[in-house]
Amino acid sequence: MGERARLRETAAEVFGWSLRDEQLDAMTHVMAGRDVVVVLPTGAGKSAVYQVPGVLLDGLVVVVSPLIALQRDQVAALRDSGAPPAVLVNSGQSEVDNDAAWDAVSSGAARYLFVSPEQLAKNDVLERIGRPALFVVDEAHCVSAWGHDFRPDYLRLASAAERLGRPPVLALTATAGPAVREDVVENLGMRDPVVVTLGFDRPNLSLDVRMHQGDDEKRRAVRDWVVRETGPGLVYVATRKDATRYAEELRAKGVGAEPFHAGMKAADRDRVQDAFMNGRVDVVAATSAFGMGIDKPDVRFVAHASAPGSLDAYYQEIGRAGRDGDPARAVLFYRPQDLGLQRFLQSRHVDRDGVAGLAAFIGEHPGLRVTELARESGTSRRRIASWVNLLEGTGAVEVAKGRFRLVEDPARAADLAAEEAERLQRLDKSRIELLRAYAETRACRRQHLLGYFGEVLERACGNCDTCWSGDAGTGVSLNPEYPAQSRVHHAEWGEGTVVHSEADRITVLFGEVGYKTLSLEAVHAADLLGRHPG
DNA sequence: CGAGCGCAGCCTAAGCTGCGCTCGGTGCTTTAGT
Repeated sequence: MGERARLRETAAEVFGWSLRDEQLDAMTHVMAGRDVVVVLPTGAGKSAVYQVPGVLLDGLVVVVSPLIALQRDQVAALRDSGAPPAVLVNSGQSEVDNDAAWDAVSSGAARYLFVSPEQLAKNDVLERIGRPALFVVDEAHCVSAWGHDFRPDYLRLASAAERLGRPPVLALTATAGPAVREDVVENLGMRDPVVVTLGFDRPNLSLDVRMHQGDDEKRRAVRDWVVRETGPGLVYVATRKDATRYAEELRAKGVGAEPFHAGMKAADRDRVQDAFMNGRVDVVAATSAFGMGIDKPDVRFVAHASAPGSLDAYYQEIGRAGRDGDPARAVLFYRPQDLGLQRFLQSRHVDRDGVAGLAAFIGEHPGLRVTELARESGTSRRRIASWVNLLEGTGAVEVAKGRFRLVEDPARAADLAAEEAERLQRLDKSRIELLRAYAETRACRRQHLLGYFGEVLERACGNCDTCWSGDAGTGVSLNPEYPAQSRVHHAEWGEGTVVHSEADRITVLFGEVGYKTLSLEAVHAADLLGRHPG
């Protein structure tokens, strides 16, 4: 029996599924031992890509997942199917349960193990896992979104996979434009990965941006709009305080609204989420804490009362509307001043002395691991992990089997790390500018958004505000001279990839300086850009 | 970076303006103290 037929039969017999071509393609590559990146929308069956091979592979499937709640959902789903046993190990579980899970792993009874990236930072965890058959990173955009600061252990996963005998790596996500995808591939140390993806376009989702000047005026507009809209819907806000405030104000106007943010008690969060899922709450006013793992088909609108920090985040959040394919609305209530908060939230405060001290310490004590470095230097593990990530990213520090070695002069290493931090900061800033470009463009919003994700929409979409108003015209965002995804060279900024092109301007992602928008007039006048073949 | 708050200053009294200060998002893990 061929591999495809075997996978198809297993999917049908064990899970009762009939697979779509993309799933089958990805699984075939997984079975052949290739590294694979899968970008499929929520609900398209991403999890199947490891679940089905897990039945057939000879060995454990390790699944790295960012939230314990998601891990529990996955384990429950596997237990409900005819799949072999799945277990999870984490700090929220009793010692007895963790021990039982490890017993199941070592006896070979468990075939799927779910863990957070933080678990894989621990020596004994890696030793107990041994030599798995497959290493899966679910919600892999977290590597790029969180690894650089918030959860530095995401950037240590490549090292963890090495220590597990470097099994094939499978990265799964719903949203990843070319830039995020490259970041994920590089930081997971993926080797010549196969990329399996479906188109990003969601034609049933209308796109709309409302420009506002004053804060009060914008708040009023958001409230009035939500009150008239039919739910279920989400209102994304930038602060916890606003989540509470909007929920209260909407309730005062008769909308069944509840807040959701990470500062709430776990029980309250669960209650709000369940109520929204079951239709007892119509609108949730939430920070970015709400959404991962939410798969509610009939969400009719996603309103942004404040701008998010990137187009990736924006697309992820509006992608929670209209999954049933019926018309749904995404509206961004935009004030340029709101970007200030995002600028603050994304600012990287690198402790230069701290990094220099760590570099010197690694120089004097080669061969230590992250946990040991943290203990010996008396600095928090998270800090050490993020500093080590910076140093490793510059090549000033090398890692083998989780042990670090300095290959530069300590002072030079600190300089390199500071430069790297500045480079990352420029990238963050430019991401915010790209969100501004989306909000302020007069061209078709969908062409703009899809262009950012590396897709070319031939004609203006007809389902966004610029199309409705007639500003978009037709075909304005196609520029034959510099099509999206073409490689260019700039004398000052180096190599770049065109992410978006309009009639009179193009936006380019440069590795060193981030996103830049250039007017074609200036490009031509000063002969700024050289094009690259291929 | 910008919003919101408290407070001083105004200059003849009740409320406005301007200054300086603080705060702002995502989760896992582990540990000290009930």
